[in-house]
Formats: sequence, C-alpha cells, structure tokens
Amino acid sequence: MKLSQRGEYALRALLVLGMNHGPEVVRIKDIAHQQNIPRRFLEQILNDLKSAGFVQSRRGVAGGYRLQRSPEEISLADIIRHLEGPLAPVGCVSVNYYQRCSCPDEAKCAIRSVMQEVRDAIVGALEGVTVLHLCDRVRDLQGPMENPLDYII
Amino acid sequence: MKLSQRGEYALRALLVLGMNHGPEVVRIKDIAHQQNIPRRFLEQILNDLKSAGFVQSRRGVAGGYRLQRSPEEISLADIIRHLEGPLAPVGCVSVNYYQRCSCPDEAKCAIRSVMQEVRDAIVGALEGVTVLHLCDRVRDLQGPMENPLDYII
DNA sequence: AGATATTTGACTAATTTAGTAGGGATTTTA
DNA sequence: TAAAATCCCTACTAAATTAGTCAAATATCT
Repeated sequence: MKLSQRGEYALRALLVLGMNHGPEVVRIKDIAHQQNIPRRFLEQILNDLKSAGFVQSRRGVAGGYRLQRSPEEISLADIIRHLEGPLAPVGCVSVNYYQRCSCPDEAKCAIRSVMQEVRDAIVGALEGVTVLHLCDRVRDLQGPMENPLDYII
Repeated sequence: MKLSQRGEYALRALLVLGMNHGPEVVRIKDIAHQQNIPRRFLEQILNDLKSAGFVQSRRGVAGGYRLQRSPEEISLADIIRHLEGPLAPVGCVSVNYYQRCSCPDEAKCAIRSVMQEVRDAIVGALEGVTVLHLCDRVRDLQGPMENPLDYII
C-alpha cells in the first residue's frame, strides 16, 4: 500500500470536513487554501469522493461539501481502498482486489505467505480507524482550542 | 509498500538461489524457465541485485548466479527496500527514505500518526524475515522432497 | 440578472513499469 | 585456439500512472 499525492490530499480534505462536520457545507476554495492543495486538482478529487459516496455537495453561491455519513461511519481502510486500490502488497493476497499471480501454486507459495502477513498487518493498522478517530487525534495532538478552523491538519 | 512485477520476479529468483545455495552457480536460463520469467528482463534484474550486493555471478560457459551472503543473512526488508524504495506508505514516516511532506506541522499531523502505525506494522511483518526463513516455509508448505529443484516457488 | 459555486470532460507533461534488442566480454571445453 | 555458452551493458519502446491544468456548463442565492 502506498499513498499517492492525490490520496494524501483526499485524506486531508476529508479530515477538514470531519473537523467541521455539521449541517453546513465547506467550500473547496477554503479547503484548498487551508491545506495548500491545488484548487482544480482538489475539485477533481472531491468529485470522485462524491461519486463514491463519501461526501455530498451543494452548488451555487452558498455551496460546498460535507461528509455524507457521520465521521465515525467512514473508515480509512475504505477511503484508501477506493483511492488507491488494494491495501495488499500483491494482488494474490488481496481480499477486495484479488488477482491471480503467475506462480504455479498459490497455496504452496512461500512468498505469498509472507505477503499475506504483510497485508494482515496493514489492514490491522487501518481497519477500525475512522474519520472520527482522526479528528480525536488532531485534538489530542494539538491541545485544547476553541475554533475547529484553528486546527492544523 | 507495493510489490511490482519486477520485485516479485526478484524475490522468486532469490528464493531459487536460496533453495540451491552452495558453491555452485545457477544459470539465468534455468531460473527464467523454472519461474516463467522473461529471460532478458531477469538478466536486468539479477544485474541489479548483483550491483546491490545480494548475489554474485560467474561468467562463461559454466556461469550463473549464487547468493553473495548466506540465506540467513539476507533480509526481505532489505531486498524490498532496494527494489521498491520505502516500505512506508508516505515519505514523511519513512526511516530510510524520509521526505518531508507539505503539511504545516508533522509532529501534530493526525494522518501522519496513523501512517506511522501502518509503517511499523509493515516493517514488523518484514524485518527479521530472511531468505532462509522463506526456504523453510517452502519446505514446510510442500512437505518432504529429495531434490531442491523439485520445489515449486 | 449577476455573482459565486460546483460539474463535467478533455487535455498535458513527466515519471514509472514491463519489458525487448543488440552486441560485447568472459570462461570453459573440445 | 576456436567454438559455444554464459553473463554484461546500453539503449530503446509502448503502455500505464501520476499530478495536475483548463474551458465551459450548470446550479443557487441575493
């Protein structure tokens, strides 16, 4: 599993939306500015997150984005799987994106059995971590503040 | 961490050399044939592994490759780091290939702290696993045989 | 109506990936 | 000493991925 620039931007954007979660909507421009993400690129990314069901949008002058579900229902593993594909280092140990490899017998492949353990380790570190957990970490790491917009993500 | 085709071929080749470790040398052609790897591509890969110090070669009519150090001294983590770069999912948590990211304060970055744990999980699953361990697994998975060349890798 | 947002789809430039190809250098063996 | 087998080195290519940019359309609020 490797996180691309695009993926990192997406996580940062979702974290901003998590920190500002509520009925109101956050503008792309604000996220882009606050997180130093190229605005046009971020548009693309948020659009993708929208069609994947992670966020919802409102158009027009008071438009912007918000999380579609509440922060504790959005897991990092799901986000990353959508953004980057398999968490597993090779297709033949991936549960969600399985792909047969060219070795003669998977069940007896020693390399595969090590990669299986790597996959389990990655999934273990990621499954169960939600956007809400991320938000909690932000607050833990940065101490008490008043305004959610003050947090550095 | 993601394993490319090239990386997978390299591991398979090293495992063949591990299973046949001794004073004698194994020909590229045999490895390529046994493992179904394009020969010219494998040449390139083994050359790379040679200049990285993992294998040594002998030229001429009785030429081929063997491991430079003994199987228990070659760790998967080192091989993969050389082949694919960082094990970490993002540069800012990589020990061996650290790269600063664009977030304002690394120490307070919640995403980074999760990625740190992912990195530790990956390294944990890989560090300490050597080519010898891989060879042991091959034998465990496939039951007792006489000839090392009988093993499917 | 006009200003401000998101939406859509195409476009581009650089890098990485998975090889292929040609010819040279070295070593064994007949 | 010459043939044959093997590794060595450099260059090339085609396809995919990555990180964006851009123009124009559409929706919404005041």
